[in-house]
Amino acid sequence: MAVRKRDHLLAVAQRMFCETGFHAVSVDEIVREAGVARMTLYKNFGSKDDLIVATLKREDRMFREWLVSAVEAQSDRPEDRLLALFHALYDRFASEGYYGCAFIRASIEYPAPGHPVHRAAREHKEMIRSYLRGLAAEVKGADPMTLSEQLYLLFEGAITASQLHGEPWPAEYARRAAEKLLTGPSVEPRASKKRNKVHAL
Amino acid sequence: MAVRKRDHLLAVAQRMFCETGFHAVSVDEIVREAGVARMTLYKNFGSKDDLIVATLKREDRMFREWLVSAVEAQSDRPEDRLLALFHALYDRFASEGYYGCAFIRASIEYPAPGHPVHRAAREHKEMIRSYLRGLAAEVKGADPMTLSEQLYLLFEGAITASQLHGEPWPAEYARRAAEKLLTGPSVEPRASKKRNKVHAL
DNA sequence: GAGCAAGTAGACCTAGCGGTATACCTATGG
DNA sequence: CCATAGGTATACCGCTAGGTCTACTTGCTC
Repeated sequence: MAVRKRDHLLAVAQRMFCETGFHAVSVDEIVREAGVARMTLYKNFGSKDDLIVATLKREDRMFREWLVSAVEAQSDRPEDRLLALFHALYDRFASEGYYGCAFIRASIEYPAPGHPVHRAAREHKEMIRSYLRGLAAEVKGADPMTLSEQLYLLFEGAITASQLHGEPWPAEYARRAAEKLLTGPSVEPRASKKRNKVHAL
Repeated sequence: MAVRKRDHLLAVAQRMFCETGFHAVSVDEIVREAGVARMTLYKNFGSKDDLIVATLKREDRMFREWLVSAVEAQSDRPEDRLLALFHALYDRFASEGYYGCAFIRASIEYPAPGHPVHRAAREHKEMIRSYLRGLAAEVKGADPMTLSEQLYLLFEGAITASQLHGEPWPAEYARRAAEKLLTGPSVEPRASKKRNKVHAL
C-alpha cells in the first residue's frame, strides 16, 4: 500500500510539473491534487527537488518507450525510421494536452549546471543524441555524427518552436528538412532490404 | 536626469534577467545592483512584470541590431547572408558571458499564452521568422516559406541545444545543415551578382 | 529664493513558499 | 490482541517575495 501511495503521488506530481512548471507548482497543490497528506510526500521523497528528479526519471522512461515504439514500428529502412520520429512528433504536438518538453523546461528553471534537476535534464538529452547516433550509423553513405547532430537540432528546434507558438507545424517542416538531410551527397541504395539493428534505449 | 536613471535601471535589469532568469532575480537585487531606491523602480515601471516586458523590448532591439549587422555585412548572395547568420551564432554562443535566449526563457517562465511577457517573447520570435522569410525570398529556386521555416527550426534548435549543453558546436552543425537546405533541388545560379534588397527589421 | 518634480531610505504589509513537529489514526501480521 | 509501520491532519516556523507608505532630500526652473 505504501508503494501504491508513492506511485500515485509520483504520477500526479509528474503531470502537474510537466503541464505547469516546476516552480509554478507548489508542494501544497500536489498533495491536495493527489489526495494525500503533506508528510507522506516528505517521508517518501525527502524534498521537492528530489521529487522533481524522480518525476524527470519517470518522464524520461515514458519518453523512451514512446520514442522506441514510434521508431521501431516503422519499416526496416534506417531513413524511414528516422523520419518516423518526426511523424510521431507531429502527432505528439497535435495531441490534446501536449505540454512541451519537460526537460528543456527543467534545464531553464534550474540553470545551474551542477544542480541535480539540470543534470537529469541534460542526461535525458544526451540519451536522445546517443540514440539518434545509433540510428544514423545505419544510414548508408552518411557521416553518423554529422547527420545525427543535425537531426537532433531539428528535433530540438521543432519542440521549442511548437511549444512557443502552440502549434504542431514545426514537426512537419522538420520532417521535410530531415528528408533533405537524409538524401546525402552519396547515392543511397533505395532498394535496400537488409535487416536493421534494434537499438537499445 | 530622470530618464538617465530609468535607462540605467533598465539596462541593469536586462542584464540580470537575461543572465539569471526572471523569477530568479528579485526586485531587491535589481535596485541594489543598480544603486537606486526601490520606489524609483516602481515609479518608472509600475510592476516587476512591466519591467520585464520593457527589458524584453530592449533585448529585442539589441538582438535585431546584432542580427542585421551580422547578415548585412556579408556578400550580396542571399545564400551567404543566411549562412552568415549561423556563423554569427557560433561566435555568439562562444563569447564570454553568453546567457542563452532570453525569449525562450521568458516563454517558459511565463507559459500562459495571454501573459504580456509570454506575448513579448512570441512576438520577438515571429519577427525573426518574418525576417528569415524575407531573406529566403531572395534565394533563387527555393520555396521561401519552406526554406525560412526550416532555417528557423535550425536556428531555434541551435540556441536551445547550445544553452542546454553549454557549448557552441550546435551552431556549426546548424550551419552545415543550412548549407544543405540551401542547395535546393533546382539549379541555382552560382555566379549571381545582382544587388539584393535590404530587409527592414 | 520659492516651488515642484523626482529620488531616497527604510519600515511595513500580506501572501506564499519549502519544510518540520506533533498527536492521532488505521491496517496488517505474528 | 496488540505492536508497529505508515498515513493523516493541522499548526507552525523562517524566509523571501512583490508591492505600498511616508517623511525627507535633492536639484532644476521661473
